[in-house]
Amino acid sequence: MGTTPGRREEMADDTTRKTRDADATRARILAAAKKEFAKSGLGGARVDEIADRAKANKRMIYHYFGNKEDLFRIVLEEAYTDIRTAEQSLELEHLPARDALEKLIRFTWDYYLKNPEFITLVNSENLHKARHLKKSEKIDVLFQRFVGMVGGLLERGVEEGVFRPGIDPVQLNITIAAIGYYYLTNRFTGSIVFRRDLMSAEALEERLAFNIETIMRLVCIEP
Amino acid sequence: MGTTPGRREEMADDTTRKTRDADATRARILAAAKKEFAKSGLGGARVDEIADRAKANKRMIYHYFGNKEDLFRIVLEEAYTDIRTAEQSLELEHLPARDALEKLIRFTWDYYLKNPEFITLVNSENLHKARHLKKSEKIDVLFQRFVGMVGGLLERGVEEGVFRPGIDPVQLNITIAAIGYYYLTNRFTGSIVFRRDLMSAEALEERLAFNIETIMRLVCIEP
DNA sequence: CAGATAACGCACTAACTGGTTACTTCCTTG
DNA sequence: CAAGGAAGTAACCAGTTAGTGCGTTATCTG
Repeated sequence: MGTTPGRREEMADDTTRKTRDADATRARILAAAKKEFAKSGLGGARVDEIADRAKANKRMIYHYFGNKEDLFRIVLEEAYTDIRTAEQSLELEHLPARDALEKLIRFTWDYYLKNPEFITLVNSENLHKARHLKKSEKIDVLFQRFVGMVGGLLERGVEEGVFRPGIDPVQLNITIAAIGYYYLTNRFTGSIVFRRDLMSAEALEERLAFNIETIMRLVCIEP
Repeated sequence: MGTTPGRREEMADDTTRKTRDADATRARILAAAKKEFAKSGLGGARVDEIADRAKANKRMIYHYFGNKEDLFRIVLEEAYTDIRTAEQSLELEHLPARDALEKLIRFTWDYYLKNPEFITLVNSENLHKARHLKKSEKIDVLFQRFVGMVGGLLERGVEEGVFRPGIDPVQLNITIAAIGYYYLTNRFTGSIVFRRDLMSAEALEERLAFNIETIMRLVCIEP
């Protein structure tokens, strides 16, 4: 989107950023918005705060994105595109079904762990009954391909004789996401009510192992 | 909490509510706050809206609860107390371990389904890094008992020869909650990206069955 | 019935918030 | 190099928001 013809300096240091650069400003706003929305939700996020974080003038936000809600929608679309793109580069097709499934579980977990904003954005969108996602088109294709991939993986596993037949790929997808997502999104209340640090290195490792076991027992014939 | 001595009318119709009743007003505010916080989150919730919903003067909110954040904390404490209390009345001790486990899974699912505010409140609290729950004392006991219950159930199942040994009750708790909670909290975005109505009667039934299968395969020796 | 106490309501404010107006500065292109 | 358009800015606005000061009215107690 928006490729401004010429650009000159690439100072590697943004203290000396004085030249005008529409793309860069737009990108900084988007990154700042992602952080702010993730931190405070759509309702709690402040447009002024986004402008400050982005080191851009507030007017620029309205110039590039129209309004707060549209900005949120675009941030959300970007987040979904990111995770699905990363997923595609896993190339699970070239692995034995069991290994591919485990790789998918690990990937999902690692992605949530390294991109905590993703979870918060999705939560915020669901609080608003997905009214922004409804307006988005580009999402559809992304997910069709994803469900297809997991469906193919399941079929392949059945052919290989290692997976149980008849498992719904959508239910499996949801479950793989759920056991990681829930643990991480509720890590704050969880750490209090269960009286243990859910985010220590050991705890995280333990949880990932538990998740793999959960899914393997669900899907495989011989766990 | 504040038992006002005498009360007179119990008109069953609140159009003619003119008499003063501190407890009733307090309760109405609390109920209204629960709805509003659940609907819009802590940041998005409006104190004026809560007052309107409760048919109480805004001044009363500050009189009884101090400020918005404290009100939120009390709403949250109430929500946690509710679910854990309901859980205790399940009396799982009197059932064979397998049946007890299935009953717990069903209960968790049904509770989330019938009390969607619970999920939204917990999400909101986690967005704020559980800073309200940290201030709360009464929560601790509640959960200790709960984890103990599931731990006991697991031990019993091992003795009965139906459960695998060595399962961490906390991980199991989290997993049982996760597979229901995630599905329901993300039902809006989920219905879009998976192109199916996740909330239809059949879909809900199917999901519950899938969840039971998931946990049984995880815990039982012979699924 | 008198006086105290607590419930309740109105009207206000200081700070904030999303969004805009009107303007300046820079860069590209004919 | 002139000029037009795009990038960028500061000050501002109208509506909103959490929180209060203070007066009124009902209810309980002695």
